[in-house]
Amino acid sequence: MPTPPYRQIAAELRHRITTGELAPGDRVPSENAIVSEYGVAAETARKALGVLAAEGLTEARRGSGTRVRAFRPILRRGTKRLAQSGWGEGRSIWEFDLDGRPLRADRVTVEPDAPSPAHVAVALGLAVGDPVCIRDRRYLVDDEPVMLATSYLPTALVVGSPITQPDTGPGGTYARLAELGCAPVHFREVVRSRMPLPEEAEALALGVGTPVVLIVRYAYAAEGLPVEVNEMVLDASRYLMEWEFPA
Amino acid sequence: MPTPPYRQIAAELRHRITTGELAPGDRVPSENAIVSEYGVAAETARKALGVLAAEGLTEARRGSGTRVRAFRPILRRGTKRLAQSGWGEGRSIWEFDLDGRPLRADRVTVEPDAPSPAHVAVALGLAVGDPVCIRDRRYLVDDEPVMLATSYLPTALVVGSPITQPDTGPGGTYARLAELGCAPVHFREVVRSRMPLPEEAEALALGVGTPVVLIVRYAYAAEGLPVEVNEMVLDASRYLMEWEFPA
DNA sequence: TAGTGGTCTAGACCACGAA
DNA sequence: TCGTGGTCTAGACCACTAA
Repeated sequence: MPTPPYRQIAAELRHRITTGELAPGDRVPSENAIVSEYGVAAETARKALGVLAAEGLTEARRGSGTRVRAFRPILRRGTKRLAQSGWGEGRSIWEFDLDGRPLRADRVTVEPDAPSPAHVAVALGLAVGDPVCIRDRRYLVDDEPVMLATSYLPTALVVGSPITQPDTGPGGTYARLAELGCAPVHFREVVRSRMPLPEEAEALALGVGTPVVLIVRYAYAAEGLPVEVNEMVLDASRYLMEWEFPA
Repeated sequence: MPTPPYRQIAAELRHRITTGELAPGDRVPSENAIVSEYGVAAETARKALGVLAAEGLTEARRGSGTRVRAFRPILRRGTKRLAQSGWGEGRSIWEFDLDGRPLRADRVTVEPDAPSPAHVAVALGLAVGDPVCIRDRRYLVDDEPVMLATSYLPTALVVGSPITQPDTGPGGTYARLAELGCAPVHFREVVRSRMPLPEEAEALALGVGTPVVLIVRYAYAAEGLPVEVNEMVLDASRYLMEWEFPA
């Protein structure tokens, strides 16, 4: 079982990328170039390039060409409050953009009184179908979509507050929850990663070979009362996530 | 620009998977079945199935068939110490196996006195090339590989201790660091996700369409002294990660 | 308009698994 | 042995981009 040609070609090109011979933005050999250089059929050349694309290393554009992709993430700090200096903050093995640029919200929809899905009801301590307020939006940085988010809050808790409006006002949802006497005091974030569904790929304008990171944040008020479930879908090629905690 | 046939076929099959009509473990229509059912060429049928595989929804095995994949993660608690009851622990929108099964180490190698790579040197507050102890291993659950890990510790700190041996003894590296007067008191974890490199896919026996999660853990002793950098590579289809923190 | 990537076909041969 | 997925070819047509 020798390595098939398309994998050998992919390996050669990958080597040129990982060693930096082909830098981000550089054009990778075209299908035609591979056909003539390696003496293979067009479909075989395509398949070789397809391997790199599926690995997230390259991005093809019809009419233009195939280019090496860059990883230019923004930093998401999970535990902002603990991030005092002294812990080598900012020192990472990866380069990242400072999170100075604002997240702009987009496609904001609010359903103040929707039946709770089963998995949300359990997390919020409700019965399945109990009313919840569902806040849906997309976040953009430099007009490029980077994250989708869907929040669920008990309708019984937030009815009548700006939380049921598209604009929650200064300080956002958590400030309003505090005014309602339910300020979050504890957070739990559960994270996984997978390849995107077509809708997610479309909404985030993901290139092929780009996974998404799913973060589900559970916010608790005093006495362990759950007040919010926030399901986030992040473009994995745009995010670096950080959590800090004591031993 | 109508949707090409192979995408339409993929969408139909995907729908049957996401609705549960095709459950994890079930066989998906074979290439031949798709050819005769949709009246397309074999390569087109292959491409349709390839879409689902790239999305991580299915897994093909030569001679056998293509089956729907399952997501059976194990839970990794980042902040174990904070995990007191009352915060709805264990209540997640995803099912997961309890982390009662032990992680077994595999392919353990130790280099007690290696030159530090640039990115590690910066994080550890060393000069590039200063000696570090590099501990490399693979972790398995039920004899299946789930994570790769590479630790870097300053050689000047750990020379002569069991940390430079394959077996670090009871309590592991952190217990030994404590005995050296450098007990970690603070952790920082930086996370990203991407598609695996071929070596990673091989070492973790990853199916196509399976991303990896990269966690870099920085451990600090008192006064912010960095004592360890641990680069982990997790099979995204086997892990759920959790972090908890106060507001 | 020339070059690029995207889709599709019809046919071939191979490697592997299960019956 | 037969059905499965994996690879490859030679050729065709299309859609898009840039010069």
